[in-house]
Amino acid sequence: MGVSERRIRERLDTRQSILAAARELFLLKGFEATTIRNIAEKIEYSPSTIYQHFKDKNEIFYTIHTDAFSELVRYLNASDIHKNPMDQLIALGQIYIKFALENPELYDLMFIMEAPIDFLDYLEDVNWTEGKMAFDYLTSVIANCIKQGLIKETDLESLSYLVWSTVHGLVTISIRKRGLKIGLSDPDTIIQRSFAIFSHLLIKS
Amino acid sequence: MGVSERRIRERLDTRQSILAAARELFLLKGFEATTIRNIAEKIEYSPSTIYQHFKDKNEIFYTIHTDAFSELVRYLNASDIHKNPMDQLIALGQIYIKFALENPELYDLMFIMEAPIDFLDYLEDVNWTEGKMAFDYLTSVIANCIKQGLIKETDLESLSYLVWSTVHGLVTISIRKRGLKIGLSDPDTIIQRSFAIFSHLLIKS
DNA sequence: TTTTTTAGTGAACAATGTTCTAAAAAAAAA
DNA sequence: TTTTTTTTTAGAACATTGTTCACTAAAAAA
Repeated sequence: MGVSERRIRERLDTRQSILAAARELFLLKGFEATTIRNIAEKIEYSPSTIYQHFKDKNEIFYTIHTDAFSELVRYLNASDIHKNPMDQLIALGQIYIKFALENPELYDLMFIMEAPIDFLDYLEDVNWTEGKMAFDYLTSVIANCIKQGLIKETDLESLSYLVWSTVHGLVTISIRKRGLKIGLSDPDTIIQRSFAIFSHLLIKS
Repeated sequence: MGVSERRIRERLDTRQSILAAARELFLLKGFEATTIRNIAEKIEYSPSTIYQHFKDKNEIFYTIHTDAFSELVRYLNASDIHKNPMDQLIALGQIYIKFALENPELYDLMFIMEAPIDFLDYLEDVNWTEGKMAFDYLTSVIANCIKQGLIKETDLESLSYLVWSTVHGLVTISIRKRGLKIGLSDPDTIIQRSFAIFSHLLIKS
C-alpha cells in the first residue's frame, strides 16, 4: 500500500510550499519583514504548522541559503568552458559578481546575514559545507593558474582568500548601500571596472 | 542667569549617558539584543525618556556609528608619518584592518549593518559624510602614488574602490563568520597574508 | 469498530519598538 | 510668595514579533 509514500510526499509538498512562500516574501520584503505569520497566511496554514517542519525561522532561511548555493554553483560551473585557467578564474569572478548583483538578497543571505550561520551554530556544525565547496572550487582553479605559471607561486590559501575577499568586498559595499551614498558612479560600472583592474594585477604577477 | 545653560548641559549629559549605555550594551551583546528597555534600565530612566532624545533605535546607532568614524579617522591619520605614499597606502590598509579586527562590532555597524543607513534614508540625506570622508582620504593617497609613478595610471575612482573593497572583503568575511566555518587558518593570519599579497600586486603594477 | 498515530489549530506568552496621556518637577511670571 | 507655564519623566498601552502548548480533527493501523 503506497499510503505512507503518499503521506511522505504530501509532507514534502507542504515543506516545499513553506520554503517557496518564505523565499518569495523574503525576496520581496527582506528577512525581518518576512514573518512566520506572513508565510503561514500565504500557504493557508496556521503559524504553528510551520514549526512542524522547521525548528525556527533560522532553519527556514538556512534551507533557502542552501538552495541558493546550488544555484550559484550551477552558475559557476559554466566557467569550465575556458581551457586557460586564467580565463576561467576571471570568468569565475565575473559570474560571481553577476550572481550577486542579480540576486542581492540571496547573496546577502548566503554571505552576509547571520541567520544561516546562527543555525549552523545551533547544529554545533563546524563545517559550512556550502561555502567550503564553492571556496574549494575557486582554490582549484587558482592552483591550475599557478601550476601553469600564469600566477606567481604564493601561498594558495591566502591567494584564494584574497580573490574571494576582493569580489566579496566589491559587491557587498554595494549591497549594503555604502557605495551609492558616497557619490560614486553607478555601482555596476564601478564594480566591473574595479574587477578589471584587479584581473590585470593578477595576470601581470 | 546660567540656568538655561545648565539645563542644556544636563540634557546633553543624559543624551551622552544614553549613548554610552547603548554602546556598552551593543559591544557586549549586539544590536538586536540591545533593547530600548535595556538601555533605559542601565541609565535608570524610563524607556520613553529615550525617545525625547532620539527619534528611534536607528538614530541611536547612527550616532554611535558616527562616533566610531571619528575614532577610525584618528587611527588612519597616523599613516601620515610615511613620506612615501606607497608606504602610506599600505599602512592605511593595515590600520584599517587592525581597527576592524579589534572592533568588529563597531566595524559591523559602520560598514555592514543596515541601521545607520536606514536612518540616513529617513533623513532623506543622500550623503553618507562619514564614509565619504574616509574614502576621499584613501583616494588622495592613491592619487599621490600615481602622481609619483608608484602605481600605474588607471581610473582613480575604480582603483580606490578596489582597494577599499579588498580590505573590506578581507575583514567582513571574518566578521560575518564565513571564514572560520570553512576550515581556513586563523582569521587574523590569513587576512595579513592576503593583504601582503595584495600589496605586492599593487606595487609591481 | 476501536485504538493509535499524525496533522493541524487557536490561544497564549514573553519580548520588542514605539506612542500617548497624565503626573511631577522645575522655571518663569505675577 | 503664589500662580502659571513649560519641561521632564513615567507608566500604561498598542501592535507585532517568534515560539510553545494543550487540544481537536482526521487519517491509518489493529
